[in-house]
Amino acid sequence: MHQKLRVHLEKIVKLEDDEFEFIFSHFIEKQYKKHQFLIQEGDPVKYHYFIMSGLLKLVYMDENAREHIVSFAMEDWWESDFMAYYTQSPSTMSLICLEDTEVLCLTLENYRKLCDSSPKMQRFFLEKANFGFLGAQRRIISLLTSSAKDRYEQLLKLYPVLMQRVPKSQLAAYLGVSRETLSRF
Amino acid sequence: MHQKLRVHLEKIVKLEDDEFEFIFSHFIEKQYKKHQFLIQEGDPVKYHYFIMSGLLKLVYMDENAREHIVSFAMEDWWESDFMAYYTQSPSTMSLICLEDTEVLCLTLENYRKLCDSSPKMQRFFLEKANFGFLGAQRRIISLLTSSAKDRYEQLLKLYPVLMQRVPKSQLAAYLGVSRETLSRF
DNA sequence: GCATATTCGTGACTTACATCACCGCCTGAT
DNA sequence: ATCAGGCGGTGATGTAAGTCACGAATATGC
Repeated sequence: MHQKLRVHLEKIVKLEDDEFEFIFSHFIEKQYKKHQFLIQEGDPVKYHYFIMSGLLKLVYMDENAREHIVSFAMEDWWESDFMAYYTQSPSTMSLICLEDTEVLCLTLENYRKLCDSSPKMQRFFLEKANFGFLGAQRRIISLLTSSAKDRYEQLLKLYPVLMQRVPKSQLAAYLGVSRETLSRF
Repeated sequence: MHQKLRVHLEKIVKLEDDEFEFIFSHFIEKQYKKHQFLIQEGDPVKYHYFIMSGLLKLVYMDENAREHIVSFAMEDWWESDFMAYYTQSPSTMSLICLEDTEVLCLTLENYRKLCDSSPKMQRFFLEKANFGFLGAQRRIISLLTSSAKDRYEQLLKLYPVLMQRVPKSQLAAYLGVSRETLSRF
């Protein structure tokens, strides 16, 4: 079961058995059922999550109680309300299960400990942060340059698997169009 | 002159004189005039830039030759086509002066050297990457939830100074609306 | 196995924004 | 002093997408 995390880390940094055991000891394991909340808007955010199995959505509610999906997260992804986590402020988003999900949880304290005690992990998190930024920038460009229909088609090409696991109403909330418009594409 | 970078770094990590001299030796200094290109779309990207003075725009051109502004960058900011820089692939964006600009340039090789030889710098870059990601995520939420008018008003509140230095046509290209619509707000 | 959500599609109407065309006002180069 | 180019405003019109309303098909809990 540990293997998932190890394989994931080793895509970026090679580890000895004892190094990995040390790293792994900083995480705790949790399970959630579909519809459960890992993060509830307004509450403090205890953990950064590594997802071993399942599927989550990170959701932002606007003043009109309309739900916007900031990102989906599935196996092998990291997810949290990172702003709230990193600055230890109340969350502005919710993290919700779309399927039953197993995660490894990392407190900010342990995140810091890992960075300080393991250059490899700091390196790993730097790499992750950089690619996270690049992904977000790609999405901004997509939102600026493409019509809703084009964005939908880009998404289908980029994550065909995901599209089959997620109801279209949820895709619409991710793309920033209404459910009705999406169903007319 | 070096002081700008030092003050900037010390907001996150404290440095001794000799540490800073070592770090500073990895940069080279350049000056550009208004309208000049620091990065030309399609070319390789040599540097990550720390901006000491002036103002830049990072621009993406779509298939219809319409210009979209991915970000503005002014004093004390870092900017580049980070994707192209980090993966050493041809740039998909251009970086262009809106004002005369002085920068410090960091090659990827020196970026890696700094990360490897100075835990403080790796720490600094991790912090920067995290906050860069958060900023991008905020912008995605803004694009998903707000009308063009609201986004314009958010922008005025968030960067009032910047708004006075940038022509409205450029603001429109940043917000993702037409120049005409913006002028009707 | 039935009742109740959830999901998806579609028609009719409204609205925000794009587009095109044209205007006057600066500013800076010659 | 003049003239070109950048900048910003505005009217008329087109269009993509939102909104509201309804119905059918599928999934889910008791």
